[in-house]
Amino acid sequence: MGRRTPHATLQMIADETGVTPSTVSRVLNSASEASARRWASMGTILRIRAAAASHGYTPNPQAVGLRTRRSRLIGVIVPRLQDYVLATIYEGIDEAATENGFATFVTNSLDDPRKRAQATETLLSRRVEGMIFGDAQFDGEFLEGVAERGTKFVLVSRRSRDYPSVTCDDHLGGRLVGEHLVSIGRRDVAILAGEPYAATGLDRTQGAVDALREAGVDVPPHRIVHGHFDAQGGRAAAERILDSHPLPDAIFATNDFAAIGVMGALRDRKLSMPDDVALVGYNDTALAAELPTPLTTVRSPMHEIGRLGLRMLLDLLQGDDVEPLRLPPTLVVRESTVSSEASSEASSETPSEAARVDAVHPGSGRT
Amino acid sequence: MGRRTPHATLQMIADETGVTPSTVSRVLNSASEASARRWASMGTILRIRAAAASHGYTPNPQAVGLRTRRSRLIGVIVPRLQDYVLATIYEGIDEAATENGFATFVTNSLDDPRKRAQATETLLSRRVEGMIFGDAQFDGEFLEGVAERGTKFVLVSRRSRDYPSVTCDDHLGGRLVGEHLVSIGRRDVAILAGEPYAATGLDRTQGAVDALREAGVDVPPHRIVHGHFDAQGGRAAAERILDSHPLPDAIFATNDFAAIGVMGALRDRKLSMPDDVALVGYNDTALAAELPTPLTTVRSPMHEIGRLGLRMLLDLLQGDDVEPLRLPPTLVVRESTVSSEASSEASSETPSEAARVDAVHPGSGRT
DNA sequence: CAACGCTACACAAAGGTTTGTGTGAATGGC
DNA sequence: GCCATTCACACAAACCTTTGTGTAGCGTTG
Repeated sequence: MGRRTPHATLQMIADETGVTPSTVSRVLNSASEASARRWASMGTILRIRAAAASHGYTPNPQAVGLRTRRSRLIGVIVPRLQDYVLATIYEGIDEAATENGFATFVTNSLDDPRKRAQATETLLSRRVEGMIFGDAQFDGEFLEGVAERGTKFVLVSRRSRDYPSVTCDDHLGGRLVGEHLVSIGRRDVAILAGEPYAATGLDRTQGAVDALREAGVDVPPHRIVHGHFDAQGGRAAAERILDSHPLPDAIFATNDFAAIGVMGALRDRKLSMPDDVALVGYNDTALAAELPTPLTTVRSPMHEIGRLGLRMLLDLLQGDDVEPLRLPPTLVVRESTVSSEASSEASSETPSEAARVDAVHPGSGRT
Repeated sequence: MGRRTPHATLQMIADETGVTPSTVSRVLNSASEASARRWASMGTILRIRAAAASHGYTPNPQAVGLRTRRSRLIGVIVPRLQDYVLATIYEGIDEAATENGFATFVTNSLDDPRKRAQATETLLSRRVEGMIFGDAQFDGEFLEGVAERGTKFVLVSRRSRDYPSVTCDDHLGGRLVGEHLVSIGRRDVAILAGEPYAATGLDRTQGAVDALREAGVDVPPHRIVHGHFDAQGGRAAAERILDSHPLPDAIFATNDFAAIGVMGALRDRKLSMPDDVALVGYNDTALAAELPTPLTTVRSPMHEIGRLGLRMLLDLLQGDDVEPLRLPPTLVVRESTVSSEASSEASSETPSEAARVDAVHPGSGRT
């Protein structure tokens, strides 16, 4: 209990129980009592366990790693942890890693190729067993190099080529938005497509465009503008759109934070929501439901993406083959597209939120 | 270059250059050429370096750790990485750690004592050299146990007792808010004080109360309400406040996200900002300036807190004594307290933001 | 020219595990 | 009462570094 010695070792426990470190190791590493009996008598087992417990023994991971050549370490690179979406995905990764006896290192790349490469080197030099990238560029060649070196990795959030990845089905998410906008009678939709190198924004945009086209609504190129996935980027992009005329009657910001920026731009111009312009975000961030005007958005399973990403990497490390995974999103309708009075049919999502329109439209099942 | 063998070792380089691993080690570990000459001839040095470079040699950290008994690993525990503030602080920590050749493990505790204890054990079993806690409970006894075991640690964001910590001077931050509210004529201030166990919210609240009292404005206990530091918590707390009458003419939410929740509650009740109620947040989150109504808030040096927290831990590990550090905050005035027309005197913060009132009032220097 | 001091290395141990193999003693079969 | 198992361990090597100490060969000095 009240130990202040650095750490107990097998040798210490061996001395104390009168056996050799190897026996201690085998006993302590046996999952069941039955399997431990292969290596020691019942009495010895009990004594070893008692001694280990009293010292709070925990194997030295560096020694274990040296011997077994496994570090139980995973490297994670994200564009930026400040970003709620990536932070949530990382939480899922870390949670699953801990459950499986792994630990993770996480760093920002800021979507900068140099930083990304540098961080990868640093992590590899730390002997991580595999990598998770949350910052894949849609058409970048960086990952090719990583793969060639034999490093196992999976992508989360953004997909790229056919590399193993866990993402939201962003194309479907975009479709849901397109269908919703059509259903509320919008015919002139502008889209904030996010960074041009991120599959997330590109797929969401394409999904919306496809759904709108099927409904006879065309989205001309000048209605699609790129920008950063944050409030400032959203505001800037929205200002470019709102300076054109005629004004669109709907804006799909492919990210909730960008949508918040759009709200600011709308207010500056005294445009009302949803009457003048309907606004849709993406990700159903914790903020979306609590904004002054609650935001219609697409819920993506961020936490689950992280968890499954780690599981997929573990499968990969084990030698299994894996298939890219796309999890279905859900549309969450709120007042930024349907004003509370107008929507009598919308069922409330949870009893506690009965005051607001919060209707969930599940993905239609297709992928 | 095109290697796919796991990793080069000293032995491989030694074989290749015809010396022993020990010589390779000494040469490679010598910072300067001059000091390397202590161990080998110039020719040997060059051959060793060339071989190491061609193999992309990087020392095995587990072997190094085993031998030197230093892991160059730091454990970080935060309430929740999803929280923008803690994510930003962690970015600072990780940045400084990388610069100093350390790597960090970070986990959420969700402010749950059991998770905190568990996470600490896990990190210690990973042989971290020190810990950084971002989730200290103001009057908790958990840290006492950690200190007794001889584990070095520093606190960030929240302080507790006299443990080494790097925080924002939250009391001063609260004062700035109190003084500002008085200066715009508000006399009935409600405060969302956040979690009752977090020094951050407590200090901010106390600072505001002190400044207001000095100006002759009393803040009665029922005007101070606790709740979670997020939008939902802010909305809930605001609703409690706004159900009372008379209504306050100002609300100080000790966190920007809570302030966003307050905005929703205000809108629900058709209350205007800043006319009916002036609203102030805390932290100057990236969102604050971009909200439909830009938020007056207190800028805290989150990134710097992280960086300095890590440096302080390094000092501690080196055996130095350290003093708790409180970094000064700055008030940022925006339209949630001063409408754009009303403020002709307010100077704009940056040229690019000239459209909005963005006046910065530096901390008055006192601590 | 003997003694000495460098130079440029080599040797060996240690750090804590895991794991393949070896072994004396007790047990069982006949 | 003898041989073959089985039990309950011990022994030793290997994983990769770092670091204290040893040493052969050479040049210098007086």
